[in-house]
Amino acid sequence: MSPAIQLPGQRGPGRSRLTRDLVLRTALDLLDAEGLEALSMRRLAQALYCDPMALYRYAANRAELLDGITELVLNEVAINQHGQDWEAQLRQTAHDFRLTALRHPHAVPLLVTRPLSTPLGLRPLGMLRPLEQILGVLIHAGFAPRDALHVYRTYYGFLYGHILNELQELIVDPEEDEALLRLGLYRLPPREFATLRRLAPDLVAYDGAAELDEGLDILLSGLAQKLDAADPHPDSGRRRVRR
Amino acid sequence: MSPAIQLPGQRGPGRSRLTRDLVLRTALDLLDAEGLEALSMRRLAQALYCDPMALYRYAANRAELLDGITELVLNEVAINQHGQDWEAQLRQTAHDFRLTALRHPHAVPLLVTRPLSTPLGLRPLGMLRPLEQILGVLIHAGFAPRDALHVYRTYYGFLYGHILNELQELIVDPEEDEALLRLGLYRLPPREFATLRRLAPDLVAYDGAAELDEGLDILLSGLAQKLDAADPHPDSGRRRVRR
DNA sequence: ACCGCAGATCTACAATGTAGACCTTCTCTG
DNA sequence: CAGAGAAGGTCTACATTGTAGATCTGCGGT
Repeated sequence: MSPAIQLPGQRGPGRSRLTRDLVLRTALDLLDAEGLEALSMRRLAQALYCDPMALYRYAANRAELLDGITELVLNEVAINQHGQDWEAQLRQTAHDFRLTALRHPHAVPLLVTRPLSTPLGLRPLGMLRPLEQILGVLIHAGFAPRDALHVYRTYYGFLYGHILNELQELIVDPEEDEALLRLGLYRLPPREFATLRRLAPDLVAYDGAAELDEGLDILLSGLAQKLDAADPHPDSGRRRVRR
Repeated sequence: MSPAIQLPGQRGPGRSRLTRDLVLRTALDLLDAEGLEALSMRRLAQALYCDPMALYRYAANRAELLDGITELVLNEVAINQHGQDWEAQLRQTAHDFRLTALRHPHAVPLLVTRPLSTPLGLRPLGMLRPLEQILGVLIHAGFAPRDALHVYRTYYGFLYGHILNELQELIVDPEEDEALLRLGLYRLPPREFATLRRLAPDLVAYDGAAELDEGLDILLSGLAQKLDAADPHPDSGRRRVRR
């Protein structure tokens, strides 16, 4: 009913040509602005001033469109493949990842969920690129390839877990939500939820970056230990032959 | 069009009374059997031999129904609150969690995604129970309440991450999928995805339980270290006063 | 016998994803 | 330059979805 919503960098009714990239990018904008529910083919078409059916030239169906968005977001996190030692690299990538996730909170369900629907081998390349790159970093650092795979899994699992946690705690309206949260908590039966209620103040004070670092401390020191065990005398603290 | 699908433990057309529990349980069955897409109000009603609208007496809308399912699944993992030391408890809970997740793979997206839509305080009690219980375990083990919260987050984040990883790698038809996977991988440009392609054989051999344990090793030893640092002389290896 | 009410049903509507036929505008070849 | 072929875009149509609102049905209490 209402005329198309104008999104940040979009074309007006003097329409240029459609592009897969343009489509996906507008889709991401729409997702960021209004959430997953709102991202329907028709609404997207509206935002692009085109017929809904036109979109199907650039994505076989809605699922593939979502995959496209996932790809787009994933490629926003830069993986510095050179310089620095591996621990620093993983640390930095983790923080990058966290920031992109926070920039696109509505996309996070896609990030964690989309891969479940497509067997690894058939995913769009953009979704596999981070995997390949991290593996590179790890092997370069001296992990045996097979171990690198394991490490990658623990690492990425940890990242996914972290942002899921952080987003759960994220509250949109910081003003009234403190009250709302307490309200919610006081609704809980005091006997059964004693500890949780007692922790209310700590729940509202959440520092995602710090929490991430804490986790990384644990994880990375554990991994480093493993690396040393398998590889007692790396010639300068990292970089075994391998390759 | 086709007559209602008969699900495992469901009532036939000689219909007993509807119950929230019955509704949710059938919903879960349907979810397990046919995936999230298939779980529509109408299909569910069909499985229960009732009018779609009847469901709205037991769940305000589809979202709440999904929350209900989440609750149901979450409560399948038992948290042994007594006996054992905390490490063993966390270990066991982790494995329980993994197994329930594998039992209901289609529910996992809900587990990780639903909480994002409801601020913590307003979630159904069943979704908060694990949190409360784990906190109990940790505090009992000697962690300061605030630390317990952090630990809980790292721990649960890790669990979530793990099953997401494992489910990504899970392949339904173990026969043809080895081929499929390779097929998929050989589609990748060899130069850019060299390492990934080289690791193909290791990718197909995935042992979730082992991988989980490896992760737990790292995580728990890290946590134990933290506990010792904050609490140098626990009178018998665990259980500080507190409480 | 009456009310009232919770449970269940019926009808209806707006919105969705997408198939299939069609039109339009480029691009390349003879 | 003609004209063929493809690529991009549009139109129409349909089955399916979530759910609002009015209505029916059987029960317990007075």
